[in-house]
Amino acid sequence: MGPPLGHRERKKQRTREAILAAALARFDERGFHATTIPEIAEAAGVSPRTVSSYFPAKEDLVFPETEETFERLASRLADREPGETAVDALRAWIADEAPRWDAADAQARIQRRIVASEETLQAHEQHHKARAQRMVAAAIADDLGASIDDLEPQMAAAATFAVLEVLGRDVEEREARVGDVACIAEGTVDAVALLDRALIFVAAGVRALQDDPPGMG
Amino acid sequence: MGPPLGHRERKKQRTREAILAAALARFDERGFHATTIPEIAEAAGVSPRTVSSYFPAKEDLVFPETEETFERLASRLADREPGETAVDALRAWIADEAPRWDAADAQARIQRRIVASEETLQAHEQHHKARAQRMVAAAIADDLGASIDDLEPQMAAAATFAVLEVLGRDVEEREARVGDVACIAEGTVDAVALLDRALIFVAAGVRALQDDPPGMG
DNA sequence: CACGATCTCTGCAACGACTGCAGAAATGCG
DNA sequence: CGCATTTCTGCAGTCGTTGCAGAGATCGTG
Repeated sequence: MGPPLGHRERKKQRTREAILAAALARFDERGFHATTIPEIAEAAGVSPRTVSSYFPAKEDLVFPETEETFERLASRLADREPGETAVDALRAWIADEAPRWDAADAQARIQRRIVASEETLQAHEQHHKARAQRMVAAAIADDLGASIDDLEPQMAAAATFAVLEVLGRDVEEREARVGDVACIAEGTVDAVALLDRALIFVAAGVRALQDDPPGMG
Repeated sequence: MGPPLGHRERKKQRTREAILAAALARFDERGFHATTIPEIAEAAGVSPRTVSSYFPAKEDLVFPETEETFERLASRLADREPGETAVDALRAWIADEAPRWDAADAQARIQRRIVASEETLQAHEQHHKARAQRMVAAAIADDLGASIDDLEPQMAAAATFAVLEVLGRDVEEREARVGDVACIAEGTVDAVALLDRALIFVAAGVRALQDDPPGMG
């Protein structure tokens, strides 16, 4: 399936992960801002220039696979069959991605902690979320036969993403509260169930708006 | 009402506005990233060090009164009387702020154009919006007697803010489409009316969620 | 294995944003 | 006018980021 992994590709992957591991460790220990690129480079055994080459921006070290994640969402939305709604695609995507957000994943836990500690990173994350939200809004607009600029798809997408916000915070809190990994895994919320609950909200809202068209004046 | 404006304060205000005007002009002409602090300083007739002193971060030149705007929202939410809901306070705030967002304001138009042209600035704006949204969610949670971590206030706030998104885009589009200021002013959407429409969505959604409590398992 | 072709890593130099500091300049007050 | 306070400025330094060119590693091939 995958491309033939030569010695070269393998080494690149190892280097990338070494840089990432070194960066996350320092970020978690000393903070994002207080950690310098040369520090990370030394810890990873490469030159500073190489770090900047692998990760064009320092923030990319905190969101290493955001791009791929959103590309998966875009694919799901684009490749859905005629009968499949945008929400179906979103549900499938969430079901696929949920394991990655699991609090039991140490990497993910550290990342959430780092993001929570720096305004810059929160801004970055908000931007990523907004991008995904726009994609979903466009797909919902398509389902509804509406324009992307209409109120319904915008609010539906916004409300839907609010649930992901809650989901993320939930994971964070549970992580902060307990240290026992087993306990964490046991209490993990069902992301899809939460999404379905969000959709009750969205469906009712959209229906109400459609039953009560805007007054003319 | 205000503090006694001496010669000193007055001059500071003038300097601040000179820097801001110079910055906005260059940003609009050459782009945010391509414009350097020294350029702005020279155009404003001050030293680069002074620019950094007035505006600690370059982005602050694009969002000069965001802080005050959100403080006004926070005040409205905090100071509401027992009978006044969070939504009432939000409506009052929007009614107050709407003139500032009017497309007829050249300053606001330029700002929106600049923000639209740079990812960094969009990220910043998203972060600001997210902060405001959290404030509103907390106030709505208070109204509902719910926790800030519950689903309902989160989604209500998210859906409510989606309408502001639409509002902003609407202003942007109208600005792009026509150049005639009179035409713009005439077509300005009624922000409060749009908010009330959003609240139809939110109210129906919240009601649906309350009528259909989460299943236990 | 050897060898050229290709790709990667590295050091260098430069630019721009940002900051702390100390002296110069301006302002307010008696 | 003379003094205290505030503001502005230039300087030096750190850090992130980028372009470039040469050193080094890897690859495919003979």
